[in-house]
Amino acid sequence: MSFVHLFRRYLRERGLPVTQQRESIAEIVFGSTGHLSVDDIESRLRERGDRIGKATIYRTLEMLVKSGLVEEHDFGEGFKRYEHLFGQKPVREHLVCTECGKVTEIHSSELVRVQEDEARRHGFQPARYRLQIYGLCAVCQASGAELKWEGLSCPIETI
Amino acid sequence: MSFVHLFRRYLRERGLPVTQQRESIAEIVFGSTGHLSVDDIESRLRERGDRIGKATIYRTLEMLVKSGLVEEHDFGEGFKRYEHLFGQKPVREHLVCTECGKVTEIHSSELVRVQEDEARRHGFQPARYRLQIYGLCAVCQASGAELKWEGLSCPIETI
DNA sequence: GTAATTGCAAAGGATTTGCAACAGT
DNA sequence: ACTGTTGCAAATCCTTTGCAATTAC
Repeated sequence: MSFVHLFRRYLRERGLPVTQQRESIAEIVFGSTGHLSVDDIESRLRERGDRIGKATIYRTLEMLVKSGLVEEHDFGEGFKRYEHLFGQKPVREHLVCTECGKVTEIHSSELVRVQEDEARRHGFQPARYRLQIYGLCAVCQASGAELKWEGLSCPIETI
Repeated sequence: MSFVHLFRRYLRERGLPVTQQRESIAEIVFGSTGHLSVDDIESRLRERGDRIGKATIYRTLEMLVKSGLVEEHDFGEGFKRYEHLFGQKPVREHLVCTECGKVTEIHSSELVRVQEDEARRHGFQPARYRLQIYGLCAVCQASGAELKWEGLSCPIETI
């Protein structure tokens, strides 16, 4: 798990202790592929036999995010989710189903290019991207679900 | 302010009372261009002489979002921001400066097209988009600020 | 009149912080 | 030894909820 090693290096470079808790948390985060909540991380630590306080998990995640090795997400659930960037591009594209809440991660090099062009056109130096597309996943379309525009049909078109 | 009228219509269509509070809140939201927090809305109401409880503001914003006339944003500040969609496309593209926190809204029809193609390629029916590009704005670049990768240069490139 | 809303205060949930005991260098 | 971390509990922040009084229809 080369990413745990990078985190260790990050800590040593600024003279911060490499504690057992930090290693355990890093192993869970870098060893998982999905979008982890703090509760997810806590229960996976429990399963392994580690018993680490929530405050420590929050504090370690803050460092992981600052290190640039982990990214914080907010899908509007009322809490944050975390995901390591192991072997990933600094672009995150998500399809969020407004019916079942499923999140699908996609990648498109064309989108990367267009986004970069657009940022630079505004004199902006881009570093990371985050794209969320809200709508209906294939499964929910098939089961006859409708887009959650409770409004007057789609008001945006009518203005 | 034709949008307040649309909200009124939305309420009437489902037999909900059009109260003074709801009208005041709608006037503030549709009369502002930026990304408003609940506190922003509360203080603007105060300035006007309206004294409306926070609970009512939250409840009204929930309806405005459900109506599709207003969109909820989360820029990771720990609270939500709201923005009306008056005359806007269902695409929101933001340049977020990691140095000064400034948020610039941009529009690109090419991005719209590419995003739609990408969603449909995954069998997804897109409704709304949200794109955030994090980086340095022109002003912060000029003043010599550096990208907030506290990590080992940019770790993402190095993997 | 009836049904829904308001506003306050209390509750709720996620995150943070203070501090004494403890672990890493 | 010294500095920084841990873990608990309390505190904090945003948001939601319960309920009696009030308002829209």
